[in-house]
Amino acid sequence: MTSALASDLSARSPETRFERQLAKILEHATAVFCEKGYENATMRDLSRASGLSLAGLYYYFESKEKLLYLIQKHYFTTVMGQLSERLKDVSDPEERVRTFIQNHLEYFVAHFKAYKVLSHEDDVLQDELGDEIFALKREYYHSCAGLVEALKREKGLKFNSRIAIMGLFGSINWLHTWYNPQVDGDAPSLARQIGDVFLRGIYATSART
Amino acid sequence: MTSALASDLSARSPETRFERQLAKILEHATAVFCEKGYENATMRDLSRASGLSLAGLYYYFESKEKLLYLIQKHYFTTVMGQLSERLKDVSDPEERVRTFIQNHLEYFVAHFKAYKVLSHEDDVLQDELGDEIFALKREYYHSCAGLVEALKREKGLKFNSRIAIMGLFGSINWLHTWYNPQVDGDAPSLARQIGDVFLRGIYATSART
DNA sequence: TCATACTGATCGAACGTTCGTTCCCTATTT
DNA sequence: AAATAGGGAACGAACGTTCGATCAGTATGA
Repeated sequence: MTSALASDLSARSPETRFERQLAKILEHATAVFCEKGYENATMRDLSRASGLSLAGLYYYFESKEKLLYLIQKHYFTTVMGQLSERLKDVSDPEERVRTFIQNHLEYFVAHFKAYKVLSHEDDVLQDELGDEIFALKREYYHSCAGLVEALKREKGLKFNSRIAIMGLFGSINWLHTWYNPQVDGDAPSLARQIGDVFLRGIYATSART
Repeated sequence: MTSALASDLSARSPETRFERQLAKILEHATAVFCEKGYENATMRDLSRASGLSLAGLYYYFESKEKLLYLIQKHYFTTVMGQLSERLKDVSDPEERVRTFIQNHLEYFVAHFKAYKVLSHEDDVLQDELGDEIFALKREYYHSCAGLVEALKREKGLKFNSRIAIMGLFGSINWLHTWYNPQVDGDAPSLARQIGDVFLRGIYATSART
């Protein structure tokens, strides 16, 4: 049960004490938001979970909303960065789509609490903060769409891209409601099976409007 | 923009005034919960939307939680009843799976606000109320699983049923985040395309654990 | 027929609680 | 000594809910 944020942000030494402590707070907050939901989680819950006083928390961020923003931004940015890294080594279009699926599943199975927060607290953030997170999500969607379009072009397939891709996103984003590692196996196995259904599905379909 | 609940419960004459008024309140509440989310929607919002005073609302139900329960129970029960009706006329296993998908999409495109409330306010209800809704959801899942298993048996297919079915549920439950009737077409067209991908997907896959 | 009694439906006003946030003060570190 | 980090106590606002009162109907009894 090692901490993702802590290992990302606090385990390495050159970081400041402030950043390390903030990372710990964000990690605890992620767990609380996951368990109770953003709206139902109170600042007093976060205080208890992080071992800081209520007032002490506000030394690290300016509002509960901003805290959620920091969490969402961190995980979205990280999973996208990891995807870019992985895609560097893959050139086959089908394999690139599989890499997307596998990266998504591996990352979010490894950070399952954060994954639930990102999925469930999808439209809580408003205004500038919300816009910024929305832009990240759109970028992530488009990176997937680009991979599918490339495959479609290479194989000369005909299908409605938007519906197919949204269907795929549905499959991999719905995981948080049912996934149980002991029943459903690890992330690579899951990614292969979901990838199989999706790829066979689009290979064989024909276009209609 | 005719009202589902009102046409279900209040348009016909033999119903009592109480039931008609409750149905209207439930319908307004569904719209408010859809727009603001259950936690963020206040009893004062519901009062404003339904044109009743805050206190007047409590003549019709005993708590905000119970109100959400009434909404969820109504829509789950109705979609399941409609599915049973439709399946009576269909015997071919593949066509029965397609009927499930089409029924689900048609019903929830027609009751889109309710659909968003059911999908998003998934785990809000607790204790007895939550158990009852959970049982309905499980029944709905099993009715789909039965159809897929029958098809699998008939065609001698090999794939992990749980993962395939959950993938399908993901595809059709994620709709609420992206579906736009003017871009994505009507429910039958959508159902056919999603059904195509899913069915071709499971026809061609082979089993592995 | 007309006063009386009762019911269903609705209201304004308030209740106690909990929320996110802030003020001001004290430790701790540098 | 100055800057950084944290805490105790309280704030106003908003929440879900409840209370007692009201008012339009309707049935009853003389």
